[in-house]
Parts: sequence; structure tokens; C-alpha cells
Amino acid sequence: MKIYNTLTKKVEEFKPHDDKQVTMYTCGPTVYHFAHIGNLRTYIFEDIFEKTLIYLGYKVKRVMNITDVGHLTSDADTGEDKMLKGAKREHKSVLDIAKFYTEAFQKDTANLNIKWPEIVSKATDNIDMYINIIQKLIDEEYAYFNNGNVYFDTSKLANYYQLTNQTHEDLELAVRDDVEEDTAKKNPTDFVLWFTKSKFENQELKWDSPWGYGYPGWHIECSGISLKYLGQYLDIHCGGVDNIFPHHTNEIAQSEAYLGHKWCNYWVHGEHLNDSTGKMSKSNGEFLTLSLLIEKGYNPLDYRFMCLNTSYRKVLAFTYESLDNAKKSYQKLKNKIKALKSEGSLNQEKYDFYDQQFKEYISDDLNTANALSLIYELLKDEVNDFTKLSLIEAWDKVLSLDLTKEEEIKNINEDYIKEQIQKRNEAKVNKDYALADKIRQDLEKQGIILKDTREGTIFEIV
RNA sequence: GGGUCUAUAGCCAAGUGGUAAGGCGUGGGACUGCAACUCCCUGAUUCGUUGGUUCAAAUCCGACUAGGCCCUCCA
Repeated sequence: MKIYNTLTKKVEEFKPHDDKQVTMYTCGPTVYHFAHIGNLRTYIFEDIFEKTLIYLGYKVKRVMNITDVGHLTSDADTGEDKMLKGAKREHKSVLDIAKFYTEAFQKDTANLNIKWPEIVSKATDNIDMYINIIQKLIDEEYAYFNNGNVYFDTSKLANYYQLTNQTHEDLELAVRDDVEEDTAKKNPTDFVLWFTKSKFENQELKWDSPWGYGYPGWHIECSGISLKYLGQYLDIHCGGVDNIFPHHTNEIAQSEAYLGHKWCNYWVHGEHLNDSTGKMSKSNGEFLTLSLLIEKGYNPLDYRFMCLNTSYRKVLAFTYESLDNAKKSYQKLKNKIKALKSEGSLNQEKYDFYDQQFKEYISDDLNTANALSLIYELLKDEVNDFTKLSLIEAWDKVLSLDLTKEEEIKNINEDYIKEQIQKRNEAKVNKDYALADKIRQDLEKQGIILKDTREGTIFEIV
């Protein structure tokens, strides 16, 4: 398959280290608040990526972290910790906050049909690993201790900027006004591996270490967890584009310094969901969570459909207009599929032809837009319904849009509905349209929509 | 200021040298008591602007314009 690699800035043929076994690491959430739908876009893309690899016959071992400690709002030793900020806001302990928002995140991903990674590990469960890595980095002089903290010395690496094409000078020129410089650093790009002396003293979670009682820096957790569970050669590392610098740049620095060789071959980044003001954030504009969309009457899969209609590498601007657009398209597509009958026998030739086409699309840098349009093309084909359904069912393993899933009938008495339909049909025969309309409207209020088809009246529950 | 990405119909968009996919909406028609659903038909002489390369450009190169993102909080 072909995938765009941020490292080389090219679409490349994907080749794992180990034939059919793929190791994949995806940066997980910092669980200090609800995820907004922009955060979730990245997880949808990673889900598609993983499922595409599986569909193409790879075995995927995927790991994701849950950041529940040490993620400062600034990389200087002055920032406030996000986790603690959340805890303060809600008068709970850091661990309670982490638990609560991890569960909320898990629920969101389940609603979006995102597969939970095989291994999900909390930052706080791997402290020993970070300490080992940091110790080796100090021993080999990639890291230094100063003013209470351990820093990574970025000047020790010739290719520190390999992910961004920037130069040392570029960054020097570009110091932002609102950033407080940490004077204990030797170089502006140096970053903290272990804190013991943050000016922010009331960190709740701390551990013993050779450098004192403290807690890990933000970047070390991803390297640590990845190295622990996926070994010293990583095939794929994903995340949002905002992580390219500094997070992923620093991960490469510390991991490769630790290993002494190249670590990860493919860096794949998902673009952002923007709102009308630009980048979506938790502090500006409407805080768009998945539960908010559900409250407003959207199906989470409407949003998944919207994301799949374009490339993961393109900025997607969120508007209710385009979500409505997706909702309508998705509903119509499901209706068309529902109308298919499970009749006929598998036309293998057609099946292979279309499935081949599907594979070409999704393995072309995850072109889900073309994959979706292939469904429309298939629906127009004259091949029998059974073959169509078989293909759609197979493709839905990747797309995960519940395309062939029957809606469950929830707590509604089916006999009652059939009785009402019967009454309405009698009224129609008697040309008592007022009564017929009243029955239809009453049912509609209960969320039951009647549809008159050639085969008689059917109902649908919304 | 530096890096990086984007610009295709009312909207969402595919398309990386060979003469503009698909979906939604709109308009028309079939079906219907009317709807809804479904089905059929219906859109860009043109791809931000402007030069260039080429037999051929939405696709390659240059300039310009507009916008997004990153440059030590972010998916």
C-alpha cells in the first residue's frame, strides 16, 4: 500500500520491517477533558489506517497511550499541568479525572465505531521504563541535569529537525512573545525528560528516581510505551499534524539517541478539523463534543461519514451545513442498501473486480472518498443483490459505517404499529384521508415513520 | 520573519500530463389521495489570478492573491 510519509514528504510504498507483521503506535489523548470532534477526526483516520492494513492481509500490533500525567501547558518548567488543571476545575483528584475522561473517550470512540487498540497503556504505568531510558541518555551524554530537571540536549543530534525541514536559526528568529524561556536549558529546543523542580510544585503524582522525587516530561511517555510494547523497530507512528513539532520531533530525538539506530520509518499525520475561526480548540468557540452532536439529533456515524468523504490529509472545515449534507447522504445510502435483497448467488468475477478496485482505492494513501464512491458505482451495477451485499459487508470492515447493520427495534410494540397501519389503510380505502394522516402523524410523534412502497406500507424507527 | 499545506459548480469533494468521478442540494418527471421513501433525467467549455514548458496542463515550473496549520499547550 502507499502512504504519505511526513519524514520524506512523499507518498511511499509501505514496507514493514517484518513482512506481514506491522507495529503501529498512535498518540492517545490527554484525559483532562472531553475530546472534541476535531480530536476524534484523528482517531477515525488511524482506525481506517489500521483496518486497511488488516484488510490487505497484514497483522497489526497497535499501541496507544493515555496521557494521565506530566503534560504541562508549556514546555518550560513553568507551565501548569493539564491534568491538574482539570482536577482543580472539577474539585477531583488527578486519578479520578483521568478515569472519568478515559471512559468518556472510550465511549466516544465506540460510538464512532473506532476499534480500541490492542494495547492501551497509561503514562503512569510505565515510569520504570522512562527512568531506564533517561538513565541511558544521561550515561551517553545525550541528556544533562541542571537546576533540578533532566534535559535532552538537542545539539547532540545532527538531524534533530528531520521531521520539519526547519533549521536551528529559523527557530531562533521565531521566538514567540508569549513563551517564557527556561534559562536552565543549554539550547532553546532542549526539552525536559524528568522534572523534580518545577516551579509548579503541587503536582499530585510523583515518583522516586535517581534524580529525585518527581515526574516525567511529556515526550518521554510515547517513546517509553512504544519501545516497551513494540520493540526497537517501529513501522508506523501516527498523530495529529500539530504533534510534528515538537512532540514527534522530540520522540525521534530521544528514541534514536537511546537506541543508537533509526527507530520509525513511517510518520503519518492527520490534518485538523477547523471551525469558522480556524483551528478547533477547547477554549475558543463552540466546544463541539460528540455528545453535543448526539443531543442535536445526529448519529455519530454521520460525522464519520463526513470525515471519510475527504482525505485525512486535508483540512476539513466544520459547518452544520456540511454535517447535514453528510447526514442526508449517509441516510440515503443506508436506505439504498437496505432495499437490497439477499437473493442470488455470489458472482465471483464481479466480486473480485470490485474488491480489487476497493483495495486499490484504500491502499492509495487511504482514499476513502473514492472508496465511498465505489459503493454508489456498485449499487448501479446490474449484478445481483447478494453479490452487492457481500461486497458492502466486506468493505464495511474498513469503513465501519454499519452499512448492512439492521436497526434495532427499541421498546416499541410491533403489533401495535401493524394495527395502526391496518387502520390507516382502511381509512385510505374509505378515502378518509384526515384519519389516515392523523394516524401517520401520531406515529411520527413516537418516532415511527411510515413509508408507502410498492410492496405495501413499511415503517422505520428513528 | 521561517517552515509547511491548501485553493475544482450553491455545499462536501475525487482527480498528479490526454481532454472535469461521486455525493448532497436545486429544477423536471415516474410512483402516491397528499407526503416521505425509491427510481429516471438535470448541472463547471472549466479547475484562485497570471505568465511559461508541452502536440496536449486542474494536473509540471515561475510570479501573484487568499486562507489554514506549526515555530516549545494542542488530535
